[in-house]
Amino acid sequence: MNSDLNSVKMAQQAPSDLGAKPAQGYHHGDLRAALIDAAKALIAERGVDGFSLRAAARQAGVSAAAPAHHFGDARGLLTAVATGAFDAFTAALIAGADAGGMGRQDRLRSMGIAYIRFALADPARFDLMWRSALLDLQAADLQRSRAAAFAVLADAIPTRAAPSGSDPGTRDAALVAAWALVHGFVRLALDGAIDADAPGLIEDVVARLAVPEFRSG
Amino acid sequence: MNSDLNSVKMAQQAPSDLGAKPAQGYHHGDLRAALIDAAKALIAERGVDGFSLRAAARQAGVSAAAPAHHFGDARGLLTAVATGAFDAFTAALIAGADAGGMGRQDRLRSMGIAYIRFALADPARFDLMWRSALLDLQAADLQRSRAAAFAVLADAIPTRAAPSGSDPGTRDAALVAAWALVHGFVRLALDGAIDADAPGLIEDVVARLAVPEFRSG
DNA sequence: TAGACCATCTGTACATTGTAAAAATTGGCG
DNA sequence: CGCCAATTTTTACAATGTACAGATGGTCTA
Repeated sequence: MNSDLNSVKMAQQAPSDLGAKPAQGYHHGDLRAALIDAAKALIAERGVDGFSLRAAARQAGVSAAAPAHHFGDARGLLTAVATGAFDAFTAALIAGADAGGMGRQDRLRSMGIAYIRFALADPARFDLMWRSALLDLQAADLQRSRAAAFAVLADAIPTRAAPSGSDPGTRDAALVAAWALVHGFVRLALDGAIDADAPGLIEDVVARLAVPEFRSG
Repeated sequence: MNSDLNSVKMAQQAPSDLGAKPAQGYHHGDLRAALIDAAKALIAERGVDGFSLRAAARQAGVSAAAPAHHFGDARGLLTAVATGAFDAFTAALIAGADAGGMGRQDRLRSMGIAYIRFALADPARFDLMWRSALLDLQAADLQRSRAAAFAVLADAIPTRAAPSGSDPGTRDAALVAAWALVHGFVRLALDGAIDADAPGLIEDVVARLAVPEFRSG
C-alpha cells in the first residue's frame, strides 16, 4: 500500500538501543523493539486505558496483525513493557539507595524518595506495572523482573526471621508496612486523592519510614 | 439510594437477582437502578476492565442504547457505581471507628481495619473507586461522596493546623502518611504483590498507625 | 374522555478494537 | 538457483461504544 512510508519509516528509525536486544531483524528491522517503544509512548501519552494494539502497530508503521507474531496478543506487548518498567524500577531503587550514603536509615529514606520519583516521572508506566489484569503474570521475564525489584525493596528493610528465598507474601510486617507507606502515597497521588507537589510532603512521608520498629529490627 | 421506586410495575427487583430479566415492556420499572445493579455484579465478577456497557444492558434486559438516556455514556454509569461505592465506604469507615470504642488510637486502628476489610470484601468495587480515568470527576454526586469519605478519614487523624475546609491535598503529612499506609497495603494486596491473608499481617500493619507522631499530635 | 406531549426505550448504523486464518513477502541456507 | 521458514499483510469476524431516528406508552391537559 504505502511503500514510500515504509522506506521513510526504516530510514528514520533512530536506534535508542535501551537494552541488549539486538536479536532479530528480518523485514522491518526490529519490529519487536519498535512496538515496545510505540506502546511506551502511547501509554505515557494517553494512559494505560488509552493504549490500543492497533494504535501501537500504526505508530510502528506495520499492519494491525503484525504484533501477534512477536507478542501473541495485546497482553503480551503490555507484559513486555511492564517487564522493562520493572527493570528500570529496580535500577532506580538501587541508584536511590546508593545515593543515600552508607547508613541504613539514610539509604532507606533515599530509596523511598526514588520509589516516589520513579512513579511520578511516568505515572502511566508505573500504573501499568500493577495492572495485573492486563499482564501475563505467568511470563517468566516479568516474574524475574518483578522478583528482582521486590528483592531490592526487601533488602532495604531488616526482616526479622525471613528466609532468603521466601515469598514476598510471607515477609515481615515491617517490610510490608514500609512498602505500603510509599506505594500508597504514590497511588493516592496518581489517582488524584492527594497532591504530591505540596512542599515538603514527600520528605515528611518518607521520614515516617524511620519508625522505631524499623530501627530496632 | 432510591430503592423503593421499583414498585410501579410487576418486576420485583431483588439486588442479587442476576440473569433474570423481569420486565420486557417498553418502560422498565427502574432501569437506572437495574443498570447500576447489573454493573456492580459485572464488575464484581469480571473486574473493572471486564465490564462493558452492552453486557450491563443485556443483564438488565434492555437494548444496548437504553443506558444512554440515564447515564449518557459508559463513564456515567461507572461514575454512578463509584459514587455508591464511596457512600458505602464512608459508612463502613464510620462503623469501623465506632466499633473501636472511645479512645482515639483504638478508633483509628479500628477504622484502618475497616478500610482494609472494605477493599478486600469487593476488590473490583474498590478498584473502580480509584480508576479516575474511567470516572467523571466533575460529577457533583461523585465529588460529594468522595469528599465525605475523605472527611471521615481526615477526622480520624489529629491534624496540626489544618483549616476545617481545607483541600485534602494540603492536609497535614500525618494524615497522608496514615492514609497511604492503609491504602498502599490494600493496593499491594489487590495487585498481587503481597498476601493479605498472612496471619496477623493486617493487625501488624494497622498497629503502625499508632506511631509517636500520631499519638502526641 | 380524547389528544397531545415527552420521557423512555428500540433498531439501526458506523467506527473502532482484538485477533484468527490464509496468503504473500523475503532473507538465509542448501 | 531453489527451497524453507520467519515475518508481515490481507481478509474476515465478533464485540464494543455511541449517535441518530423512530416507536411506545404513561401522564397531563383541555
